[in-house]
Amino acid sequence: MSYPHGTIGSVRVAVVPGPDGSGLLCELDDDGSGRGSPLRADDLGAVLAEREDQARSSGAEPVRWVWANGASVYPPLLRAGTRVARCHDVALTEALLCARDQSADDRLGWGRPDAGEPAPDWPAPDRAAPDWAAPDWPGRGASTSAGQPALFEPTQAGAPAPPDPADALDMLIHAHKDQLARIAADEHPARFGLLVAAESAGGLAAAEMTQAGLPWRADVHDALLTELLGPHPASQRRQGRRGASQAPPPRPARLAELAAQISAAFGASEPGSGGRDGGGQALAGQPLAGQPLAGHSHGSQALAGPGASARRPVNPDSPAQLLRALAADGIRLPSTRTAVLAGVDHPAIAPLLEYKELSRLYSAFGWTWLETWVADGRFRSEYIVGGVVSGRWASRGGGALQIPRLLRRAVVADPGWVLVVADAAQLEPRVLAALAGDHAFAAAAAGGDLYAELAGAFGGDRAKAKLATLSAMYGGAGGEAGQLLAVLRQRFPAAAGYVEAAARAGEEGRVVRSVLGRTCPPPSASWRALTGQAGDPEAEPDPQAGRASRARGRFTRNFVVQASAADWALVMLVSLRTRLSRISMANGPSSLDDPSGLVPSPRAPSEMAPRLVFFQHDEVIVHCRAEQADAVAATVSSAAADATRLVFGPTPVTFPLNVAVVECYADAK
DNA sequence: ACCCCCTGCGCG
DNA sequence: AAAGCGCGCAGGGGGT
Repeated sequence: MSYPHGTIGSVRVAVVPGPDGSGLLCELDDDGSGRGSPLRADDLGAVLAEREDQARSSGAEPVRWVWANGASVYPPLLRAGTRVARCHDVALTEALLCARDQSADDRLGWGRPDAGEPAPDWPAPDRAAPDWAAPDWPGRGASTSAGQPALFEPTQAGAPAPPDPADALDMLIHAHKDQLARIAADEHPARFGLLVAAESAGGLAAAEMTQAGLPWRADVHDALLTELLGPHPASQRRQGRRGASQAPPPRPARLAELAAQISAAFGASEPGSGGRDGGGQALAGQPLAGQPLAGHSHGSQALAGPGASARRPVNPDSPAQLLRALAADGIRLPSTRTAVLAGVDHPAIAPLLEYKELSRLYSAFGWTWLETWVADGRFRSEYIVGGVVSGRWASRGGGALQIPRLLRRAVVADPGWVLVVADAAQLEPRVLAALAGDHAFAAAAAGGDLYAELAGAFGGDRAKAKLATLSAMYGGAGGEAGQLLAVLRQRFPAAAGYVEAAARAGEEGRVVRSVLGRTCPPPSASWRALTGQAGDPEAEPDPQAGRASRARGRFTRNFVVQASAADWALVMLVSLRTRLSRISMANGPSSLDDPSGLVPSPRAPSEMAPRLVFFQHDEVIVHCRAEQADAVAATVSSAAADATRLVFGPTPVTFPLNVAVVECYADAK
């Protein structure tokens, strides 16, 4: 397997997969042009692995593989045992560039120092880049051609490939070359280049995390469900019902019990199968009698026996039915949200609140979820890099980023392994402090508890300091928040000014960018029409317009903070990924992985290496051998320091991590 | 039978 | 004066 060797150092090689594990490769010149003629590889994974291995053993910089869409290219390589250190993901990059370029005319100065943007007055960042982020962009002129082939659209993962891989390679090389120029033409090419590199590396991390899976103990999960809900309904019945798949499975025992109590509290009979009167009455009446009704004085008509005025049973899963039933008892509510129900005095409320909590667990993370998403002791979901406009990741399948805290009990390390759980403490307010260059605010963010440090400005009340800060970042001003916000504005004018400038930009229809240059979406056509920004001068004083305008202001206000926090977290994640791969190489394949003493081929990657297994906005989990826990914990902290330096440069603001080494996720924190 | 929107709630 | 931000997923309910 020979491959033409170019310069040692930062080399870009375009890659297009072909049929049956084959592929086409072409080394690229510094300006992105193809160098020489393409090489066809029968076993693409082997060629990539060989080249990765070469770089590792020689200490040279690894190749940056340029491919159209890592989400489709990389998983097959992973399955074949090939991991790569770095890449340029044309699809992810195109999404970043499109967001920037389609809004270029609307930006109107946000991000330029002369436009009133608060700017940090500490020294300019020193952004010595690590190897995955080497700013090897050519300093070429700008060509801002938009409109790439659909092949590279991030949403087109399954798009039909061009018939000829050679054509695909040409398109790839052209698109990449164009992207290099557009990146170089950014207002802040180094920062934007860092974002591109980090986003691309995030694509690698995402695919690797899907492959690894989150350790998940189905038996622990099942026991928890059984304890709270009763036995698994499907395993109860199962006796001969023809067409058994037709009927929905019966509610678990505890949910059925609560549903009966709720219906009974509304004076309805039980819908149960055993006949409307007999069994239903007994079932409905009995638990209610035993239910402590302390504090409920409303019960007179609600307690009317089921036989008396046989109301229809109320389905607690139906907000509409609940509202009707409550109205029939003289209680009119705007919604059936838990917060609304909590203040209501009615005998159905207590069982209803319990029902809602358990029913959510059952429907979202019950036995069906377990059977669907957990296999071989792993929960595997797909991560969507940049799936949120702010740059946060989204997930597809299993609600991976919404796992109830309760179920963290089921996330347990393998025997001999541990979970290193690390989350960034108070990330968003610290990001605001670093962004805004507010000396007083940044001084507070230099300590371990930002809100406690701010409390002095709020009469020593930490809770008030927290509420004020959150209101500034989210745009809330209800209740007490308005006053607290005024205090914050007075004591920390630059911090408040930063988010308020972002809010103003949004209200006026402009776009804003994160610290690394991720751009928020422009307003929709309907928004512009509504707010009179569409060129219609006689702006009608539509109250809708004001609301829409302020809603967008809250969005952009939050975007600058949330997206910059996502920048930091993403850089932290990919730095951690790189550092972990070094640990696994240093510590030893020979000592840990390979009792035979043979150097393992990159195609048979270490089973013992630390693995990133979870990433949730500001939190990561690494699954590693117990004896590596200390090294991994230190590595996470180093990665956080990398992120702070690369994203914000020198800053007094600290970004502390809570790091826990545990066997069970629930024991972290 | 299928699709779409709404409500509600889990996470950050 | 009033308004907090971003997602994914399940179930209900109406429409086709």
